[in-house]
Amino acid sequence: MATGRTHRPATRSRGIPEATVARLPLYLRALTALSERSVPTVSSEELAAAAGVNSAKLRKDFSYLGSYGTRGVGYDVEYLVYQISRELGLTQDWPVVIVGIGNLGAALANYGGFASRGFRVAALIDADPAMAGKPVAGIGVQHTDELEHIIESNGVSIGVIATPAGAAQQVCDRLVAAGVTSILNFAPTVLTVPDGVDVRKVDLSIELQILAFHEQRKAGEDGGPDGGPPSPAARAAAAAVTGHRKGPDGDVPAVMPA
Amino acid sequence: MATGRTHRPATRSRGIPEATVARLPLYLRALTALSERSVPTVSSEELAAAAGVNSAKLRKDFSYLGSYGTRGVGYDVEYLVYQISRELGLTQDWPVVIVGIGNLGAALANYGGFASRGFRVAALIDADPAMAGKPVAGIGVQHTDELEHIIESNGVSIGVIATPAGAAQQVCDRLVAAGVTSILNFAPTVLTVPDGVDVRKVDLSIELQILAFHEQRKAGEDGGPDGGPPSPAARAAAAAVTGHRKGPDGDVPAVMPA
DNA sequence: ATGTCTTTGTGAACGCGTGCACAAAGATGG
DNA sequence: CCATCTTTGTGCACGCGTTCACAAAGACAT
Repeated sequence: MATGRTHRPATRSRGIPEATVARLPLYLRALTALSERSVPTVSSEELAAAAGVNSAKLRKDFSYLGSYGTRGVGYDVEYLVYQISRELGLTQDWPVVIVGIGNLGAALANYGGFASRGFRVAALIDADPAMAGKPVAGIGVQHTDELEHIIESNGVSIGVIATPAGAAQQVCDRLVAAGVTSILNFAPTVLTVPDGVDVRKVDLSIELQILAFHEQRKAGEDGGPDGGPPSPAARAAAAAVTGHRKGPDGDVPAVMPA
Repeated sequence: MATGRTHRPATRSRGIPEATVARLPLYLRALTALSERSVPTVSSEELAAAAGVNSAKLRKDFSYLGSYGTRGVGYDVEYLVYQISRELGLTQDWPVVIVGIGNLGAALANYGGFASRGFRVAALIDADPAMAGKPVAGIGVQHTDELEHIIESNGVSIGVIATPAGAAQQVCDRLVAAGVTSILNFAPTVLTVPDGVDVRKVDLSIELQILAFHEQRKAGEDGGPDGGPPSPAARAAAAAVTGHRKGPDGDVPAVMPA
């Protein structure tokens, strides 16, 4: 999981647990696939398998939305697609701005899944004047100076930050001040936001490190230095390690300076 | 969160809770920043603030690693950087392959944070023969035919999938068969893997949908159709909604066909 | 050496999320 | 109309994760 909710003690919005909300998009995707294959109904067992979850969990998740199933039959695919879409707020259009059009920002702008679910890229914003006007994914890049104007005139409430880490907080502050209340952060930094603003982060580096941890475990303890209590001598080695790391990249660049 | 662990009932590896493991990279980043500013020690309160977590949680997290702090003083920054790095397995080099060099794959290949933490891009792999040999981020793209050979000869155990959704499972199977035991999946699909293989997924679309849910809630119930029990009439509208969606993009393309 | 002050490490309580297991509900066939 | 069979919806128990609150530990000054 690359993600992770940020802040906010797992508030239960309208009785729907946060964990359930996080799974709804998964169900929706599986249901959409079924819908395209013109499958009329699906059982909790089948749908759960398609979404990669436990069937009991799925049923409980759906129970928070209401009783949309028919016992002995299953769930009406089309109907469920509509209900989940509505619950997630996907029946309306969400204008989104992407700030920081480097490699990653450009990739996001080209992302097909963006438009497919009610999300519309309203603008691409970058701090580099040389980028201004350049078309990326068919949309002209605009300069950061325009940020507030763009947000307000388009009624944007969701912002995507794909800038280098150093610029992220500053961009975040401007987005929030301009009226953005939901932020998807790709920069490797902890963003500080006022109450009422949601931040979700996607951090490639963190995901890899988590995988590395499990990978190391799988490889067995044999390769490691010592499995017991850490030797005091290790303290000396510490300086050397970080000394090496003090090189040019200190976690700073997200993907490419915008 | 883009993230999300997949499968596996939160196994507690070596007594370290999964939730703690997921936060270690966060602490490590904050500590590295402190290290670069030559800060010798840090209190749990300060570090927690920098990492965006509760100080009690941080202390408990560290307690799983051992007693590395000094009461009345705090934690030795360099020492802690070393300990966490070691715990996460970052003191060794992890060769990684990226499969699917579209927009996203290229962005990942250029990602600076990759190399900075012991991860080394061993190879870029793409199914498009026209891509073969083309340098991306200074590395020549190799054809999918070479996949097994690359994995085995480089001892790769971590693979990154950035292909379209349709190709993901197939690529995954080949990676696993070749010896990869940890996968970071960017394709919007549920991957099925044998036991012993870890999968973490990063799904932009899901993150946005979660944000949209909260955004809708913040906007208030007033804008919605009806807050009460769903009208049976809605069932009729359902067909129309999914009918529209049945267009060209059905969630399929990740970022760009490789 | 002794007292004070800071900060860690952790026992305990609480709440959320998960999974089991089953009763209720409805479809289906005779 | 009744019996049977399938599948939902959920009460309940359990375990993980979070947070509080405080005792233990060490630094530091006198």
